[in-house]
Amino acid sequence: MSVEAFSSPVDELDDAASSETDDGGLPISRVLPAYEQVSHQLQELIIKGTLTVGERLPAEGEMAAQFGVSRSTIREALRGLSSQRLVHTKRGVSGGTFVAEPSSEHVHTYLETTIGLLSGADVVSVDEILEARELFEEPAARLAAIRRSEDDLSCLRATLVAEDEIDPPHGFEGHKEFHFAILKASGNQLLDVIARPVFSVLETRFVRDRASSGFWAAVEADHQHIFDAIAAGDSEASARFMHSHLERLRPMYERFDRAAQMPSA
Amino acid sequence: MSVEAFSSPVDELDDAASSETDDGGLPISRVLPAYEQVSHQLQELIIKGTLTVGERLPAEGEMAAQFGVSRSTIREALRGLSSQRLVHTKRGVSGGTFVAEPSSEHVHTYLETTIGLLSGADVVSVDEILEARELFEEPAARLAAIRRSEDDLSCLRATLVAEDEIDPPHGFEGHKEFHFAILKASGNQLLDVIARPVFSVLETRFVRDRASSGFWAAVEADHQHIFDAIAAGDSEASARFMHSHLERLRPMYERFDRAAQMPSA
DNA sequence: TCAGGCTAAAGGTCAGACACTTGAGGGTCA
DNA sequence: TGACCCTCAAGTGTCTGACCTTTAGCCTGA
Repeated sequence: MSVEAFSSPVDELDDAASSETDDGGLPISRVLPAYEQVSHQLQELIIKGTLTVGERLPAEGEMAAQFGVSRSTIREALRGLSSQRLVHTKRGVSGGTFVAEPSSEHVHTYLETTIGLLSGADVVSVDEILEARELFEEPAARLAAIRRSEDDLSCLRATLVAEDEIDPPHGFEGHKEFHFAILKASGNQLLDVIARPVFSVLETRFVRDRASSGFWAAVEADHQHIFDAIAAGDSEASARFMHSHLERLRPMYERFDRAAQMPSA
Repeated sequence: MSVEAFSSPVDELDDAASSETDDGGLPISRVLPAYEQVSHQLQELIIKGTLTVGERLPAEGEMAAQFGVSRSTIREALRGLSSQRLVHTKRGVSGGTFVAEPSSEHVHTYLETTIGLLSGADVVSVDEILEARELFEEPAARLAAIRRSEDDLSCLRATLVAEDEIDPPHGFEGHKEFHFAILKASGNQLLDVIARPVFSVLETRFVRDRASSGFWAAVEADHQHIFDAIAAGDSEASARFMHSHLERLRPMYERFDRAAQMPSA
């Protein structure tokens, strides 16, 4: 990028100044802080592709001069962008701020946090999360049966636990890994990215290692059925077994949810 | 919260100092910048619920004293949190930094941006997005047929366009509103939150208003069928019509995708 | 040849000052 | 008495300028 890409200075006489109306109708101040304006402009450049992945932004001091603000303001803008994983920063002589490579890992982290908060604030209910999970994982199992590679199969097999070594902690980790492996085997990364955090939220918020080992044994048996169907390439059976597996799990989540809601009992 | 909740000062002699190994095996510096440590600590308090929604954090100056860092460092930490919508800030005498209420609107914005970037960087393909969309919207149509309220129905009806007023811009807006209304009528907010950005990305990246008005007329006819099925409470027909609707749209997205990939032609 | 030190560029941190925003309280005037 | 305005104080927003720390590359000397 030529450095001139963002020489637009910050507000000065902000055109759209004060006294607009919010949806509530109340007049609100519309003069955005400088750091937000800078942040928005940079974000725009990144989203539009003017700044390409891996590209280095000018040094903080240079940007400050170009935007006509102080270095602290630039830094505050960059902190916002970097917490959204749009840029990352390196120190040292070869350092600087670079446009980050989008990664599904970050999306997972963000979604897990956010869905956790939404559920904690009762914006979404456990039932909605459970339902969404079924909506995601059943098709995932169906697709996995059709598309799984040999690699996927061995990953899946590795998450199955022999009956004699079932114990709650292993059961829990195995449970998690098994479901993640299916999502991966579905061959749809977007589905994977979206469904994983939904699963994670359920596990970390409602279960952890609170279930009995008899329960985990039943879970393992379910997994084995699903695995067999996927290995056989039987998509309908995979989806069906996944469905009944999730139905078996549902009461547990709901029980822990109720328990969490009335700690008085 | 008592102000003491986060009196843990920042690193000084960071225990886990330098020379750990990344997954690549290269030694990396593990001394996190102070603003990140502060940010992490605050984030932790918010996620764990120690800081409750709407609660006011201490003034920047106070936090600086408590964490043993400067005010600028605190501000950089807060910028990160506020760009994740975990907190928001108000100026003036009654101002301060407040724990934000989680809102599905923000998730939508974030996901749209991120999925857009993932698709722009070819981390996920159009096919994957299209497939995910089918996976989300078919069940949404099915659920909508079962759960739609009278309110949902009138919202849906409002997005349908009479045949004689079809024109591309209206067609496009109507298209969008129709699909959003179905997601809402599905009664599952999590599904809504997740599926909306998937749809938005497809529209903004690949279509906008580039299709013919004859095309939009066909789209409108599809919408009418889906609407009728939902109004009749016929879940299977709803899903089936949604399926064929999406199949009709698919070649268009794929065409625009190819066109975008070889601008030489 | 290689170890070790020097250097410069860039981000990280700090202290302090001042500007701007906003709610509240008090005072003035019709 | 009531409407309006002024001022004040608390907080965030912004700037300046300095110094620290990290890091890669270069240079020097054994």
